[in-house]
Amino acid sequence: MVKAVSLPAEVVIAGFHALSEPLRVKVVELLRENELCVCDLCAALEVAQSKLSFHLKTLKDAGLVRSRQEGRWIYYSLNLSQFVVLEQYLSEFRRYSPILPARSCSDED
Amino acid sequence: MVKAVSLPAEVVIAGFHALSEPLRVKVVELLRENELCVCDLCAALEVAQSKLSFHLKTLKDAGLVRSRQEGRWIYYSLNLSQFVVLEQYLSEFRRYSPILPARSCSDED
DNA sequence: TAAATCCATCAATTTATATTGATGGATTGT
DNA sequence: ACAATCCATCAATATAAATTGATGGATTTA
Repeated sequence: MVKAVSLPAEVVIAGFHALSEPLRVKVVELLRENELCVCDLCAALEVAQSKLSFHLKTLKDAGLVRSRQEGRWIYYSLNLSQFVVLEQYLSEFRRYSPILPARSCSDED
Repeated sequence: MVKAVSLPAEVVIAGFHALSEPLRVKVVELLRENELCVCDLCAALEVAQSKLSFHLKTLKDAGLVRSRQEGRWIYYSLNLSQFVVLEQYLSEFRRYSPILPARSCSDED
C-alpha cells in the first residue's frame, strides 16, 4: 500500500482551482454559515440555476462540498475536512522556513 | 481610507488561481527549499524559459513569490506571508464549524 | 565593442473554462 | 394522471488561460 510521494497532489490542485473563481468562493462563504439548497443559492447570488449547478459540480468534484437530497431539494454543505487538507498543505510552506516572514512595515513590492 | 469588507478577496482568489496549475505548484515546491534563478528552474522542470517566465509572473502577481536581481540572474523566492494569508483564509472556515472534521485513520501520508 | 547569457514580453495559436438556453429526470401536490 | 418545482446535464457559443517561437533589453565576459 505504497502512497505516492508528493506529486503536486491532484486533489490539492483541484481544491485551489475550485477556489479560484469568485462565484464559487461566494458559494462556499454562504455555505460557511448554513447548509443551503440550490434554489437558495440561486436567489442569494442572483445567478441562473444551470450556471450555479455547473460551479457546484466543480466544488463537489474538488471535495469541498457535499450534497444531500431531501425531497426535491438538494442541500449543499461544506466538507470541512477538505478545507483542512488545503490549509495543511499551505502550512507546510511555513515549516520549511527558518523564520516567519518578517512583516515589512512598508510592504511595497 | 475605508477598506472594503470581504468582497471575496481578490488577492485570495489570485493566490488560489496561481496554485491551481501543476507547473506553478512544482515551482513553489522547489522554491520552498531554495531561492532559485529562472535558469535553475528551467533546468529542474525541463520547460522552456518563456513558459516558465509566464508562470512566474502569475505567481508574482499573486504575491506568492518575490524576485531579486543579482547580476544577470533573477532569483525567485517564496513570499511566505502570502501563503499565510491563504492559510488563514482557509482556517476561517473551520472556525464556523461546531466540530472539527474527524481525522480519518487511513489518510495519513 | 562585440558576443554571449539571462530573462521578460509580445503576437499567434491552441487549449481549457465559463455562460446560456433548452431538455428531461425526479419529486411533490392536486 | 397531470402540472409544478427543483435540479443536473447537454450542446453551442463566448471568454479566458496556456503554449510556442521570436524579439530585444540588461548584464557580463572576451
